[in-house]
Amino acid sequence: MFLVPTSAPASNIESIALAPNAHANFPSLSNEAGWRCKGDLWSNLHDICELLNIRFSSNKGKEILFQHVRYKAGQKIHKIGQHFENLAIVNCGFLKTGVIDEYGSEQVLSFPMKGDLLGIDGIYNQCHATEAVALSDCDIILVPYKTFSTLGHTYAELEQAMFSVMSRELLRERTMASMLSALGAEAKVARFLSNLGIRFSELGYSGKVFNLRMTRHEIASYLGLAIETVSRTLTALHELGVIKVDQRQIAIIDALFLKTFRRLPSTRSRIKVTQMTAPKVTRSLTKNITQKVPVLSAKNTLLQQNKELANILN
Amino acid sequence: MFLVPTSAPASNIESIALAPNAHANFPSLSNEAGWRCKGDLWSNLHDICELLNIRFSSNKGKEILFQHVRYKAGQKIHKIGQHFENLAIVNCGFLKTGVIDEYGSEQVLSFPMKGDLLGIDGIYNQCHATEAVALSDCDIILVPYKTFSTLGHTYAELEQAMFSVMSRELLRERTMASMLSALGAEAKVARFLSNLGIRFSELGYSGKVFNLRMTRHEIASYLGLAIETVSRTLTALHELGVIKVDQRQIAIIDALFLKTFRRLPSTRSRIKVTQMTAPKVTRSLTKNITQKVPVLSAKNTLLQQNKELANILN
DNA sequence: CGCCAATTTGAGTCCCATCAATATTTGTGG
DNA sequence: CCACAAATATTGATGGGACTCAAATTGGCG
Repeated sequence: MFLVPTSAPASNIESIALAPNAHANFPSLSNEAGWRCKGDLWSNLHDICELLNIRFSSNKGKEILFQHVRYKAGQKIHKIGQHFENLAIVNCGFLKTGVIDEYGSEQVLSFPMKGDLLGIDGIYNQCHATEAVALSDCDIILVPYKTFSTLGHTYAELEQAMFSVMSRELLRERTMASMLSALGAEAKVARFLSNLGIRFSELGYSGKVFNLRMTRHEIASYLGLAIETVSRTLTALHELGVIKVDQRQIAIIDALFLKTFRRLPSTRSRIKVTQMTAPKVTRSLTKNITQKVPVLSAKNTLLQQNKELANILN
Repeated sequence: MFLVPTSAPASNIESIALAPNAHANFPSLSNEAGWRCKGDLWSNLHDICELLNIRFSSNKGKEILFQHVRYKAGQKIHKIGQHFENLAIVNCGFLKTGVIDEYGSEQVLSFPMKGDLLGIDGIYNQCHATEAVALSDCDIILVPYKTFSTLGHTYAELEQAMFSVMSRELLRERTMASMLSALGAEAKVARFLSNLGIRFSELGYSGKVFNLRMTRHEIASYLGLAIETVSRTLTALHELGVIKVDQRQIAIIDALFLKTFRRLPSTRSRIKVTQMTAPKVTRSLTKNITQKVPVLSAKNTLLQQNKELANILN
């Protein structure tokens, strides 16, 4: 239902308007077999900044145009090792990024969606370190890195904004790493759903009811779990009453629980607070959470605690 | 022995030379109690680029100076929530970065050392999301973000280079996340040591014999393991003969093993190769590794495999 | 309908966290 | 310098959470 934005009617006009300063020999995007429909849309700098949630007051940006490209589900935006030429901004659709290890196993690293920036990892080394695959039909805006670079030191604000976007991306990765190493399986899945809901609502979709665009397998890879564990945990959360699951349809019932639940970290992982760390003003919210978070004994599984939790939550 | 670079003699000269375009009101770095010795050194743009491994051919950079600041082991370069004003480049010394959760537990995210850039996560939101703590006495170069920003669109190359550095940082995080979710405890520790060795040798130190600057606790937090597991794994690797461990002294015997060892990932995590992924030219090295990697049965622990492995390795 | 992929569910096993105890090192003050 | 305390590491025993193997079920699609 909700998550696939109705894409604008696709007419296959191939005449693409390009600003004079756009990279001349427009990148051949892929040597991969298969048909691809070049989008009929173009965006100017203002559109892009809006998409990225960047404030850009200058009004010179109207003349600088960027090409849209359509990808069908399953197609790759870029592959590992491919020469890096473009950054890409997701206009609509859902993707995954990941790496492939020596055994052919895929390791999913992120699920980009509208407004996300793809290809940052290619700047270093001029070569993509990850691959990006469309999970649904996608509309992607290409930003030739050369163009991007030129614009950066023409419009100071823009440059600043790009640093900000990269910083945000870095933050996400860190949050992810933190989650991966500190939380148990149940909490991982819970936060995964919570984060999805939040991102969806930021995009204007429903954050309470949505479809998963990715397989259980991809979720498992992303969270560092076995596929069976993901499945079991989903049903457990369902039976707990905090979500509803029907195949890939998800309905979030208790968002707070999903966001705050974590397994009990024993005193073991507590590192002595170093020296002169004044208590400082911990955010008021933090304090509340500390007391309200439903902390489950590590000795029980979610399923066994239905009643126990029902008491806590009601 | 090796890892603590002999710091230049510290004279407390407070007269800091500043370029005219450097930020006027120089940032008050910390409201934290304790004594801090302002460094007597300053670096120009060229020094910094060299430190960051950036090629910067322009010769205008000599006049732009950046302040050095000394931190003693245990001091914090910045705290979580602190207003973001400076990026910081590690000139010498060893640090850790991390976040503190609701329970006061620290989650270690990285171990920056010479040449690394600190504070990127603060660009977004103008506020530090992580804290950075000196593990040893450190010499840090402050780069006021405002100055940095100004320089960026003055020197095009420099801007490019900064994007590159941020891209590299992002790559590291991704590699980390990938490792955290895909590897077992033994492989985590092995790769941790391997990565340390590689970074040390890149810095000109010995990559084979070095001191750990961090506690087992911090390693455990970084790798998402229990401290006991780290300890046990170290002794296991020691008894395997691939490393030597004596407290925080590490000697790497079999670097290849450390780098390539991983637990057997079952078919479970194998995702069907999507569509038209031509076999492509996999790097020759990859193929070799695929066959040479010592893959251990998941059913045994390192300790139990001494002989078995000895056979494989010899 | 029949095939294949995705998902669910069950049973068994193992890796790793946990608890506990000891050893070693570091730091501090007398 | 030594003694005492606190932090840091090591080692063992144990249990549980998540992986593994296996089979059943569902859903998609030609």
